[in-house]
Amino acid sequence: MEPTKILLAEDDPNLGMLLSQYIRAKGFKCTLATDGEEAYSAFTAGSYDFVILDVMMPKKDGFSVAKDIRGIDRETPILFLTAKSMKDDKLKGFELGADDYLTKPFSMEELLARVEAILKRTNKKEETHLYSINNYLFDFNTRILSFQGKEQKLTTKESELLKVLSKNIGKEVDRNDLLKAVWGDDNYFNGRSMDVYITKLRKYLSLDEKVEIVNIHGKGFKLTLK
Amino acid sequence: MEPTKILLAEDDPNLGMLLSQYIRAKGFKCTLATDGEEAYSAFTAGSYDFVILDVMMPKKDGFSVAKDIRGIDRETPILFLTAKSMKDDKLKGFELGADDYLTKPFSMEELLARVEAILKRTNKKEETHLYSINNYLFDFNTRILSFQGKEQKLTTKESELLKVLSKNIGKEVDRNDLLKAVWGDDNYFNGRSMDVYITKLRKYLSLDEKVEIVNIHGKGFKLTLK
DNA sequence: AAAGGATTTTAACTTTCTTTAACACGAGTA
DNA sequence: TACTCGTGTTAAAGAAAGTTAAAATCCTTT
Repeated sequence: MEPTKILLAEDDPNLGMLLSQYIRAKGFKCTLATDGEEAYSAFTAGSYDFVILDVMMPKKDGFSVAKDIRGIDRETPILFLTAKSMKDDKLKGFELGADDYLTKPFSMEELLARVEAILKRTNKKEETHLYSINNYLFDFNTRILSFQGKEQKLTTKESELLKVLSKNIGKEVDRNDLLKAVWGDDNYFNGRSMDVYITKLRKYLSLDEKVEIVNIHGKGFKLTLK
Repeated sequence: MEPTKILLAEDDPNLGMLLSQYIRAKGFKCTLATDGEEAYSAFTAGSYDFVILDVMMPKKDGFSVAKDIRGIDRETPILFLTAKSMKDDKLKGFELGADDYLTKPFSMEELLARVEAILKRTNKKEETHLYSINNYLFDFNTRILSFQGKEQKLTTKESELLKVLSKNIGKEVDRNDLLKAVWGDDNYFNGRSMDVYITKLRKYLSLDEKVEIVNIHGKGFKLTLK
């Protein structure tokens, strides 16, 4: 996969160089524009995956650059760099489709964290990761399944399987769909492996009488509440 | 439909204003509270569809606000905003009925995506598949047929067949329709298989004198109450 | 690179569910 | 009446899923 291309518009030459080099050091391609007009023409000329705009820039401020970019592109994520002094009324500018903002001063790691968070989210939409299964609570992030204070740490496969089932409480999940979602392949042997995991999940979920994984013979499984 | 009302509690004025305006820009109504006490009184005063709580707030932290809210309302979704430094053990606080949490820093888009995912998930409640057949009660979800406390667990085919018949109590169900509904195909062999299941269902339903599956020769079956 | 532990897969055996087969019977029809 | 067809019933065969333990793989640490 080719590297993500980032367009950075920042008029302060010191900060601009510093940030662009840092971004490059982290494995992205980065183009630096030093004013708003330059930023917009760079955007139209090349194809970028991400845009970082300083709000206050000569010739064309960050908001109007964003507005123009949104005129031709509704997708590419835009992140604003704002001064702390910014007034509320200016914040309304975000309504034109910004994805995030960062208040100066900020650390470079912080900037990168935001960029990566947004990229991650826009590439594949992030899902909620907390599932309530009657009296159980399942946190997909920490992979902890808890019931009245008792915690059970799940393995990767266990939690991926439980996630898909939890998303479909009361609804049948096709056996092959389940296999493709968790194993990526619905062959016979993965199926047997899944059956082993179903047994394990049932054991974990046995503390709550009302929670049950039922099998639909020849079809799939269903997580259901009495 | 009127817009979803969101209560946002965030003590950082910059972030608070920004988020609330972003939320409004996305078509929600949003009230901003700047500390925990204000958040709780706002919640009791108005009727909100969603609550977003910063965990660390002056006067009353997010957890205790959530606890108090849950004291009077078990339904309304709650989402926590947590600091990155927060340890897993602190996450235990979530068992008091949070629907999700988001770790700072996050993008605004991410916040919105979570809110929408939770709303989608909580709005559709599991439909009950409960059928009453005179003194029998049949739960299609759990596949349990009960009669005066006695429970009989049904198999997939048994329960699918009984479901169709239960939906049509007193009405004749055409043999071929029944086959297509349960087996997907009304060939001769499936028909014989169905006859075997009819026998089984009759056995299960024999505890109640008034319940009967009658055959209409050459046509189909009918579940009737005497 | 090897050890040790955790995780996942494979394997073997068991149980449950579904279909098939065989035979019985009674309703509708020639 | 007798004959056929549709259904009733039971048992056995076959297929899917449940369970447990061992083997293989993957990860982390040294």
